[in-house]
Amino acid sequence: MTAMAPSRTEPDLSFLLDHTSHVLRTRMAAALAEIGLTARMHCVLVHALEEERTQIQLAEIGDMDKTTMVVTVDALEQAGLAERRPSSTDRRARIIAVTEKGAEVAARSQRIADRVHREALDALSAEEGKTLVGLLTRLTEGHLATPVEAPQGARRARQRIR
Amino acid sequence: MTAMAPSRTEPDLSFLLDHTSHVLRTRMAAALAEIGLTARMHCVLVHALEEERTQIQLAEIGDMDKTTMVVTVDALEQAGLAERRPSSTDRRARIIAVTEKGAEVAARSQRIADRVHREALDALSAEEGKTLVGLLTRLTEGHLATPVEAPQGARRARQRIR
DNA sequence: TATTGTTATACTCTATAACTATA
DNA sequence: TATAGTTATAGAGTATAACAATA
Repeated sequence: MTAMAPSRTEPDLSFLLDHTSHVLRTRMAAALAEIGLTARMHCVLVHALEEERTQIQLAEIGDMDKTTMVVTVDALEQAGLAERRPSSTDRRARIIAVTEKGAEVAARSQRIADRVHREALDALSAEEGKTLVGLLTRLTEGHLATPVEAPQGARRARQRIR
Repeated sequence: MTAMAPSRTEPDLSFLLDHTSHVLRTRMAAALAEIGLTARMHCVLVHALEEERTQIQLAEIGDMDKTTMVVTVDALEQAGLAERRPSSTDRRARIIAVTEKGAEVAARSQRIADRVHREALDALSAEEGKTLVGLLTRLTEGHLATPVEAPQGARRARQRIR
């Protein structure tokens, strides 16, 4: 399932946001997959290029769990797009260094992402697109700033073994 | 993880839609949980009230799989909010009949949903809210109308047993 | 003691397959 | 043959726990 369908009476905000975000996500995934990237790999690549960052820092930027970060960096390393390098200041931490090939791929993936976003907005004029982005940005500064704790589906701590 | 965080340079459409839809979803879930409903139960209840509908019809409206529908109706029945009744025209099908209690709960849950949507838009003026809904609606009629097939994550058909 | 990164794994969600009964 | 509903379960995604190395 993707999202709640609109009531016959009113297309509601829940449906609109769920639907548009889900479809955009699938389109982004499909477009990036053509060059062998996931959205997470793209995200990490781009932010690792900006400056020297550790896995934890990149995980925070991408809002990923650190364990999810591990598999993402594994994938980037296996594809030859990035490398783990010891931090010179903290021997626990690993700097994610983007390779030359990784930098090229990041440039391509950024163009792909920009294109997907342009296409998503193709039903709107340039001005309307800016209006939409502006209004959504203000939503993220209001009641929709932070998620509320999950009510029932919250995963309970695992039974402690020994 | 919830969604890709914004690049420092530009808050992009992917982040904005993912973030707002995710936060709204958690808020809706939390609000409906206070009266013991999930978003799916609310959706089924409301549409079953409108007219006589079978599980399959309600599943289509809510964009759920029919197996997901089964557990949703189970929950509604156990809560005494709806009942399965044989269709008079198709003995395979079940009409989902909302009980008196179910109708009361549906009225409350609809007020809750409306309130959550109002609160979500509280950072905007009434006019801006309408503009946002209008622009999102037009997005769903453009390139963001239908999801594209999942590229790699597509679930493969299960190994056939015997 | 707290934190980075790692492995292993358990939990949730949801779709797939197979089935029964009808059409 | 195809469809409505059901059960059981596989697969994907992701968070939790525990751990080693280091702060």
